[in-house]
Amino acid sequence: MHDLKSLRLDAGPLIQSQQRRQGDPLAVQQLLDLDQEHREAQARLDELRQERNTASKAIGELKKSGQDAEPQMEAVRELGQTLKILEERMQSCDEEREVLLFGLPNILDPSVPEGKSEDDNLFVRDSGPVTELGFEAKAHDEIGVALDILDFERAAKLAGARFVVKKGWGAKLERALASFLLDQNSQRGYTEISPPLMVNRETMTANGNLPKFEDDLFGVNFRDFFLIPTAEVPLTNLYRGEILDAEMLPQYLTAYTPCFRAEAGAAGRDTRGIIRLHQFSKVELVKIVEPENSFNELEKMVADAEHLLTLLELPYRVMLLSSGDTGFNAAKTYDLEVWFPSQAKYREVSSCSNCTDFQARRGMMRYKPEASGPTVYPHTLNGSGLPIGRTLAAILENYQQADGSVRIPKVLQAYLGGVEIIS
RNA sequence: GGAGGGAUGGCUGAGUGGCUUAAAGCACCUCUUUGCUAAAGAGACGUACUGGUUAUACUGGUACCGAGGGUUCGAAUCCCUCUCCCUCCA
Repeated sequence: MHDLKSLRLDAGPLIQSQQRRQGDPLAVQQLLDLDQEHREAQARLDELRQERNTASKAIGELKKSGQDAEPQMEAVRELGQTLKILEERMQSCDEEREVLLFGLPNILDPSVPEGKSEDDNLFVRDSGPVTELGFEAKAHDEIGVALDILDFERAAKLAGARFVVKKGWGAKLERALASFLLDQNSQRGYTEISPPLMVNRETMTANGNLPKFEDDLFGVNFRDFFLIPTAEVPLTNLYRGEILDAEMLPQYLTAYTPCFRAEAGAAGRDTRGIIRLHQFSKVELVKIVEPENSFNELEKMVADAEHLLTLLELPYRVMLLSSGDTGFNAAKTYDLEVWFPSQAKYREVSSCSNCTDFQARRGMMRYKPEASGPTVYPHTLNGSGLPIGRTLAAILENYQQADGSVRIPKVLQAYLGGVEIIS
């Protein structure tokens, strides 16, 4: 969310950012117009309320001295009617403004490269040469089915398309990966959190998923709950509505959770395998930091995620997302992409984003840099560290052998009772 | 499943229709005084929006006492619905 006060003063940065994102540049002007209207209505409303308050006080005085106040009361009664109408109009104006305001994406950082899509993302660095198998690479789902560790047909029976059953070593690998990733993240200073997997509307709104992206979420009929699409949601909301002491920053948080995504706009994409499912597990990284450190913290978060891929010995590259490909909440995003031999391409495994004060403002999360000073919005960052499903797929593909068996990355062997190969 | 109690500022907690943005205490901040790991005294001290001025300071106004509605000239206070917490019973 944006600060309306500074927007009024200078909407330039947001308008430019909107253009760079290929977004609707008119929305900003619409918002400003509506805000103007809103403020004028608010001023009128405040005036009338003041009138009512003073009149009511006077009535109280009259009554205390035992005088008749009926004429005055009648007048205020009428005022009340006018107020009611005005209040209703205010409310709809308010709602309209909120929808616009909450629907505008974050302002891009100047360092974000110009571009329309992912094709314009900027190469930053890679881990070196990609895997040379020496035989024709099989796709991860083919390997998984052959080893009887992935079962798509029975998953379809249980739930439908875009689900998977993991079995035997497949299930164990998932558990091993989760433990490994959490242990590593803990060592690098992140506090492990096990949050609710369902959250309410306020939480989803503060995070940025609502009101704009409701179609991407799974709702829960029982109440106005939503299944989390990522642990980023509960983690960035942990301190929502609070004013934190400066000593509480920075917060480094990590959580292992299932994630649920409707994938509404992804029809036909990645229909095979476990790259894009309605349900997948992920270990997430979230940071809540002081504003002046946030871009430096982003670089450190990328390094934390890279460290995991390095330990797993998976070839990867780091890309800086272009303006057109940077997500709604983010001011700047790095993608980590892992090599998939069967596709002969790098595929995204981790998006590390600096969301600046965008989410903190939506959730009214603040802190006091100095005990007697003003309150300030901290910056939030998030990144995967790492997604279990895609990492598992990458392991199957990069560690596959000609005979169909799959070697286990060294760092995971201890988590799997010392097993080195599954066949 | 049944019965009851509760939700107030950073924290504890008073407040059943106007004198309440809200007592008191603690914490934090400033100042004063004495000074050995600190004590005493004084003062200031909520958030958001908005006007006086572009910003800070100051100051006017409005809203906010779990959330949303209602009653009333006037609501933290009365009524209704919901959420959450606690106690007891099953």
